[in-house]
Amino acid sequence: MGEQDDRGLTRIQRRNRELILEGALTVFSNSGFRGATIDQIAGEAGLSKPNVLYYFASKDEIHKTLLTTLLDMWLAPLSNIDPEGEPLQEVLDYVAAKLRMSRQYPRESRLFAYEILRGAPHLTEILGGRLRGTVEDAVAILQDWMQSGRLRNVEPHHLIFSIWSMTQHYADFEVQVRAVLGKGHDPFSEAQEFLDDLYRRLLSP
Amino acid sequence: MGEQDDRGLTRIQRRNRELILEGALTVFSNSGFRGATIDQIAGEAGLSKPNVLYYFASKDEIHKTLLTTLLDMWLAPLSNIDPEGEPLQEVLDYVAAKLRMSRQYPRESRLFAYEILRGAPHLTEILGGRLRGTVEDAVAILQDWMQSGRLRNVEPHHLIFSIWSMTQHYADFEVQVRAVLGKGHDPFSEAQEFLDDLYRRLLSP
DNA sequence: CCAATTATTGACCAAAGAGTCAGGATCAGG
DNA sequence: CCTGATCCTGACTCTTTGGTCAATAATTGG
Repeated sequence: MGEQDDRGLTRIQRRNRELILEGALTVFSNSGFRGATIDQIAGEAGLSKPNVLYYFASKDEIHKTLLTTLLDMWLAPLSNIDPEGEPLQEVLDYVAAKLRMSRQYPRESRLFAYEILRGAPHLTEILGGRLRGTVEDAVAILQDWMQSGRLRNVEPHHLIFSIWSMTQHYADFEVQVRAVLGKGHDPFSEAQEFLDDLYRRLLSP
Repeated sequence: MGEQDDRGLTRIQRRNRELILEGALTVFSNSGFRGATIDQIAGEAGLSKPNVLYYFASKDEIHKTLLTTLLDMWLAPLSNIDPEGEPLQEVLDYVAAKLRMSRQYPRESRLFAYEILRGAPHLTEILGGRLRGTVEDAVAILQDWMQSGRLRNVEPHHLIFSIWSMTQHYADFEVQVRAVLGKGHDPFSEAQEFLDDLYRRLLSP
């Protein structure tokens, strides 16, 4: 996980804050904010409850720290779309990157899913601010590609929503996906194939 | 909402159970199971907490009743796919129906989203049972259409997942969608257009 | 090796929240 | 208008849980 403002933190502080955030990610992503208890987080981190509260003032602060710390990493792929790249391939790469993240970081996906479901009390400024900005940048690139006829014309915001929803679906609703598919399936690699085909069809000019 | 086993219930019982379930739907869909309190539900229903517990033995029972009561309604559109219909149109109708439900019943959508995120403790049997069965029926129809060349060949399970995820996204993550789009948008009608185009492209033989 | 700082914890506290219950209010049928 | 059944609630209990704190243990730098 990506803490880097180690300014003035002791070795122990760095290690324990990391342990706590790591444990909290597991607990919050399983139970949501209200469902999680500091005791569970402490247990997951291998620390005592008062010790957890020695490093973070409150449950809320742990949660907020997690969200803001992870948001950059979560949004990174969207900023990686290269305006100079081959349009279709850039989009397909983005889709693949998002799907890989759902497979590799399902806890992060669920953490954000819970938060947004709740109405995103800890993210409201960010949603209308940084997130929106990042999306607009990507939208501008997409629009440019579409206007120059190198990508088929579709509404770019909803294109992005579709990518988010379909890729994250495999992390957030994994229980359902697996239950419906039954055994002997690899949801993620099947999804990769499906999505590649889908966006190729949708976006080929 | 759809309670129908009114057998032997007095008028008052019917009315109050309905009030409670209605209030509980609002509260659970906003806060999730753990975040919801019986007091909030009582408040929403205009009843006292003990009175709520006079009609339902526990918070858990309210929740379980809600889920099982609403599941049928939620799944209905999938069973409405007509094997005799025009394949592409049938799928497009299903997509439209699901999107309409997201717009009209966002609370239901979020209720299920929360439950599945949690790992679906109240739905496990159903997921692998009734839901899976319903999906398999639809899959069979789709496969038939695809084999006879009336619909383009894609993996039908993932086709269904894609419909679920994209349509429910607009209900479950509405905060995010609105924040990203900004004012002056009608997410749902834009989505309708986008999805119609998408599935037409994907599935036209 | 010795302070001073940092880290840790057992034992608390207070609030919230699920669920109970005895008794009072209301209502429906006669 | 009476009575038994249904309905409702104030006041309660018990558990969980977020958070505090004083005392103890480790660590670190001089």
